[in-house]
Amino acid sequence: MATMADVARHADVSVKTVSNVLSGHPHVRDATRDRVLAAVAALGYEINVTARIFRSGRSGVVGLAVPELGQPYFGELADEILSAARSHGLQVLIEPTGFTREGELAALRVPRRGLVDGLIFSPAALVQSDSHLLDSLDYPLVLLGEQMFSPSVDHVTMRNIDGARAATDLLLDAGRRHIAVIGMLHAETAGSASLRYTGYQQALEARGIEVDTRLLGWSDEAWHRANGARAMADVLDSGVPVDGVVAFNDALAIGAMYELQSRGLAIPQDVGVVGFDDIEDSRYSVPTLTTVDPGRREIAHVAVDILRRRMQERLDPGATDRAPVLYLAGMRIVERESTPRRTG
Amino acid sequence: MATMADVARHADVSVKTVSNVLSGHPHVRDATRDRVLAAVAALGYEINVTARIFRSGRSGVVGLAVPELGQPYFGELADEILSAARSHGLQVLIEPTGFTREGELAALRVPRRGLVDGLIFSPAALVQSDSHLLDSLDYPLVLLGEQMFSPSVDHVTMRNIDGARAATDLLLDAGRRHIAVIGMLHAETAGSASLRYTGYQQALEARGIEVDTRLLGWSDEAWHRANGARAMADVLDSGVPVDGVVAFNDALAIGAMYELQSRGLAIPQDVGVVGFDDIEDSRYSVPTLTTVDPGRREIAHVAVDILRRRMQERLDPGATDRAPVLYLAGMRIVERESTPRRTG
DNA sequence: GCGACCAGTGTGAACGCTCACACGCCCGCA
DNA sequence: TGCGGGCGTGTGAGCGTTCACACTGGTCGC
Repeated sequence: MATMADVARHADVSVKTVSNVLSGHPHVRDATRDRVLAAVAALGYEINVTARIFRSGRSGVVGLAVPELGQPYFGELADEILSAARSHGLQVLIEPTGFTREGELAALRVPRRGLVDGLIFSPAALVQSDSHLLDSLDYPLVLLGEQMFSPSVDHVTMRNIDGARAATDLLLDAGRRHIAVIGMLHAETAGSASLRYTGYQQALEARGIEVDTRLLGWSDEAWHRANGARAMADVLDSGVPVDGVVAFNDALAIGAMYELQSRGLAIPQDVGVVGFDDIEDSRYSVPTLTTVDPGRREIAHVAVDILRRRMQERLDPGATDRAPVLYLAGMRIVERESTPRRTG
Repeated sequence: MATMADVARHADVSVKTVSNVLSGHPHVRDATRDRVLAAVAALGYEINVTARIFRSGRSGVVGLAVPELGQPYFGELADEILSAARSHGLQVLIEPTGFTREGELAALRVPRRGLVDGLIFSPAALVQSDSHLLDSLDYPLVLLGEQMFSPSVDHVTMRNIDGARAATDLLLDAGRRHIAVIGMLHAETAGSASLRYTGYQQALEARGIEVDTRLLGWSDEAWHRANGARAMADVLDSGVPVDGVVAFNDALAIGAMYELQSRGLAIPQDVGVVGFDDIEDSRYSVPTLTTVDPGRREIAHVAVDILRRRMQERLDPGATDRAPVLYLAGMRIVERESTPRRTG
């Protein structure tokens, strides 16, 4: 297989010039560039990526550690990150952590001296007290998700409180006053469930409405459709009137909608339903689901951008490291059929 | 940062010996190995992966080209492949092709001289006439999915015909005689839709039952829930009696179930429903969905194994390339609540 | 007791590229 | 005319590892 030296010989230039042309060095005469490219084409030369990585110390590969791709939210997030990365010529190595602590620790180890320039990490099993693990890492790292770890690490997160509050407000604006919550967790203290619940609380409080605990639908960590149906059933069975539902994710919402409809309740006429995440499913449910778009696309793009900037910083020695970023993606309600039009 | 030479000096051996120890070469005396490992620990040495890749020509990374991770089937497939690869110490670089021809062609180009040792490729946009593109590739390639391309390439596929036939038989065995099909495609000729339809046909034929075209529910390529509901509605609106449904994937089945239930039909008492793919959703739908498990897990593991074998073959020059493999994964019906018990 | 053989280790040469540096050349300005 | 500076290109030195091969010393068979 042809090497750079072969191309250089063929184009009658030095190896360095070939390298310059191929890595986009600006100061190459057009005629020279053309000669080199012609030689490349003639020999069917393709650059040896591994040699370039080895010598330059940069692989152009970033790691992505997420719990599980089978979950639509993470699958779609991965798609976004892959496309953002690709638009900058970066490849992505995905490391599923399986919701386990060991998996997440392993993902943190991978990049060391490896073929990965940086890591985008969506933690699910690490807890606050693991913060220190993130401080001593010698590679660029961007954290995704709602939990705040070490303040010395860049975070790109979503507006959980605002999102849940907006979802609740949407129903309140339409005159709904008996709004159930689907997806309450017993165990968690700082994750998305409690933050989203806080948003719900704030919305009610702002209107002087008391939280009715009978409206709280509990689930376990697996926010699946069946749990949504079950929690919805529990709430309805308590006899409390319900005219709205805020579900902590879309799968729960779809399950809740099933339960409501199987009891003859009309959506949105009798009960309005709002989900969270804006996964593809919510566009295809019946009725289609109003949901909170947490800015997944934005999160992906910003995370990749921040990571790129950090990767850049470690290259030019002049650049002083900027302070850690805490970026909150723009949240947005996507109104579909499952909620009534606002009445003001 | 420490290099192998530092370790060698510290352990008082040659660089080669350190290399031997670190790459698991068997002929190293225990005492020597211990000394080397002690030196490694003392210096906090970690091997430079990129140098190793460069020199050895192997990266330990395999590519995975799938249309889209956001689709549960592919997300779950990717999880399986990642875990299979990881159990052999391989990393996976995912290349989403976005259901486009260009995306798929790009994915085929990536591994050339790159940091990927081989490719697992699930084509969705390439057609039969693109076969020749796959013949001239100079890296190990395993194709996934139902379509047969070049006979010179390894394929790991699912039993589409058998699966659909078994799904249909399940309903026939329970005495159902008016079985609708959800997911018929106008455009396609050799893909999973037509193969699955063939299975349906065969099952009816074996019992001497004519296909009633009013029972065929048409969709576009996007096998989403809403299309399932729509196709189901079309069939029901035609006035034909229906006591069973074979849907070409689980999302379609869930949509169909919604439509049936909203018309007051009980599942499985009035209508039995079978899906295809066994995605996580089918375990959480209401009722839970009987479906065809196409052997996704097996497909993933076998694909990785075949790829590893091919990667091995190109290393030891002695090995003659084995003939291309066509592997059909074991298909299996997963009976859940949406189908009646067989009456024999 | 001699050579064949093999485990165990060392030597030196790549692998193909990028990087720091050097050098010539041309342009513009004094 | 002289000179500085930047553009365009070349030179040579590695980057850290693995690989082919060479070597040593002991074991085994006859």
